Order: sequence, then C-alpha cells, then structure tokens
Amino acid sequence: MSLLREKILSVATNLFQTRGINSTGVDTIVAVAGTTKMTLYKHFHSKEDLILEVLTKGHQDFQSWIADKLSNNSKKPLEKIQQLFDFIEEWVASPNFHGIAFIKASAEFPNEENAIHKLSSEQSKEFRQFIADLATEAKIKDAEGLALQLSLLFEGAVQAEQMKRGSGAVKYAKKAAKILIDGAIKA
Amino acid sequence: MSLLREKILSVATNLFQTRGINSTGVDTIVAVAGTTKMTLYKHFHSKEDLILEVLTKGHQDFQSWIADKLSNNSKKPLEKIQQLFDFIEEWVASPNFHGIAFIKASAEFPNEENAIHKLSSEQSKEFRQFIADLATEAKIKDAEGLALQLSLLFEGAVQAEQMKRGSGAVKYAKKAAKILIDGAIKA
DNA sequence: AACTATATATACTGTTCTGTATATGGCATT
DNA sequence: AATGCCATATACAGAACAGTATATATAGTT
Repeated sequence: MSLLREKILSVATNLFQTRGINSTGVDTIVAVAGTTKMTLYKHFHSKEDLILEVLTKGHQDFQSWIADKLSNNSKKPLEKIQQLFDFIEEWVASPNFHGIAFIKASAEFPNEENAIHKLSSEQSKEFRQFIADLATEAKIKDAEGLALQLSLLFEGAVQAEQMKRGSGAVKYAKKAAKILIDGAIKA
Repeated sequence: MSLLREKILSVATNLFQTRGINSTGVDTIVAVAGTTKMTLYKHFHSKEDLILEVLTKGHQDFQSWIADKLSNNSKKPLEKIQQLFDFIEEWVASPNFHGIAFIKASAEFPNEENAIHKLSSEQSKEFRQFIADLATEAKIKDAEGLALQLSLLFEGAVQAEQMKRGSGAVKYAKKAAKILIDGAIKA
C-alpha cells in the first residue's frame, strides 16, 4: 500500500477532527500531506470516499485499541465494562483527543439517507453491541438495555469533554456507570 | 421587528437542522424564505451572525418550552427532574425533531476559539445549570454532580435518537435517570 | 540505452460560496 | 403631481470548492 495514501488518510483524519469535515477542502489536505490532488484522486474516488475511509479506519483503530486495553487488564467481563470508562478517561485526557468522529460526522451530515450518516450510525451501533456482548458475558439480564445506557453515558461524556476540555464529565460518567451496572446485576 | 427577518430566522433554523450549517448557503436560505441576500445582510451582518442568532433563539425557545411544561405539570423539584425525561421523550417523537442544535453546531465548528463553538458550549452549560438548580431545590447533596450525569444521559440519548430515529434511547435514559436520582437522594 | 507504464505536477473547468455595488421599485410626505 | 426615502431586485466580484485534462518525470524492463 502506498505511503502517500497513508499520509493522506492520516492528514485528513487530523484535519477533519480539528477543523470539521465540510470546512476542510481537498486542497488543504493535499497541501498538508505534501502531495497533489491528482494523487489523492488516484487513491480515492471522491472526497466522500475519503471521508468514509477515514471514518472506517478511525473506528477500527479505536475499537482495537479498546479491545487490546481490556484484554491486557482484566479477565472478568464485569470488570471489563467498568474499566472501559477508565480507558475513556485516559483517552479524553490525551492531547490528540478531539471527540468521537462518528458523532461529529453524523452532525455534519444529518440526512439519514446520506452514506456518511449511515456509516456513523452503524459505528455507533457497533460500539453499543461491543458493550452488550460484554454485558451478556457477564450474565446481565437486560444486557442490551444496560449497553444502551452505558453508551449514552459514554457518548454524552465524550461529547461534553469535546465541548469543554477538562469538564470532568467522564469522571461522573464513570460513577454513574458503576451505579447502573450494580443495578443491572441485582435485577 | 421585520416579518422577513423572522422568516429568515425560521427558515435558517430549519435548514441548518435538516441539512447542516456549513452545507446551507445563504442563497438557499433567501430562496426558501422568498427574499434576497441584500435583505438578509440588512438584518444580519454576516452568516456567522445569523448562525449565532439562530442558536440563541432556538435555545431560548427550548428552555422556555421545558420550563413551561415543568411549571404546568409538577410542583416538587424532584418530580420535575424526573418529568424532564418525559418531555424529552415527547420532544424526540415529534416530527420536527432534528437533534440538539448546540451539539451539532459544536461538531461543525470544533475550534474552541470559534464564536459558534463558544456559544454552543455556553448553552450546554446553561442547560446543565438548569438541572442543577432543580437538584439543589430538591436538597440533593451533590446537585452539580447529578446534573452533570443527567445531562450526559440527556445529550447522549438525544444524540442517539438523532442518529437513528425510534432507537428507544430516551426510554432507557429515563430508566437510568431514575436510578441515578434515587441514588443521589440516599447519598 | 530505448521503451513503456505509472506516478506526480501544472494548469484549468465549472460551480458554489459569502458578501457588495448598483439599479429599480413603491410609498409616504409635501 | 412631484420629491425623497427605504426596501428590494439584479448583477457582479473574488475566493474556495470538487474534480479533471494534459504534460512531465521517474522507475523498471528488455
């Protein structure tokens, strides 16, 4: 795979997150990546294709980062769910944190028929399913319900943190998650 | 106040929500509003000014809608907090629901120095403070903390519902809110 | 060393964007 | 009826946008 292709992807990822997708032109992307539009359009059919690929790669990276972290730190599924919020706390504190890509993408492309919106929605669902699987492993009755609630806390907290850095939202989300998880176990 | 000014505001509000802010040009706004750019720029100094005013008006309308609903339905602050989620459920079910404006605006303008981002952040804070005041009235110890948690659920649920209509996110947010409120009372 | 294929650079289309300068209408006041 | 004023319409400027046609360099193959 081409080195320039990777460079374009990483530059686009960064610019989309820091300046917004619609506000970032392909001219800017190729200038920062140190290449030209011709090369960009050789590797990606259109700007929309580039956006879709940026989102897809970003989501894959995030999911595997989380999965790795979890498998290295805890064995029990219940602990994993609780630790999820520890890692998120770590994530939002990192300097290159700029919110959840799929939330921002769905805001920029609000039409439900739009391909980018659809992908964002799919990724949100996948993340929720990831939590649901952990909850199911942990023998929680309403695993889907708990997963939905925790994903709301997750998305809300990251959103809050993206709006105002250092808001401490994740800390409170973590506390709330603990209460909800405890409640779900007893149910 | 001019009728056309109001018309432009309402058309812009609608278009921004359904198509996104950056994707909506002033040409489209004036065409739908049945007027011309000259008139728009008589009433608003720039597109940014229009955006800021749309956000401000939208937030005022939303806050007073909620406040009215609450004052008409319940007296006790604790009931008010819980009923908040009932009204949100009603809101997201309405056909002209298109997500929270300030969340989407902050996604389209991610730079923290940007005036639109700042306003969005301010509005998010105001809504959180509104819940915190209710919690304080209800004599809840960590009123700020609970308010933050409930606002995460609120923003997360509305975001989820905006991504996929009929997701039932608000129903589960309501349940989660009840658990968190109960927990906060006992503390 | 000549040839071919591929990648890159330059330069350009046509469109859309925000914002404005200028022209034209109607409407009140005299 | 004539005059002055304000809202609107037309037309345009200049930049940024996505995307492409054409030229040039670079690399590998014979």
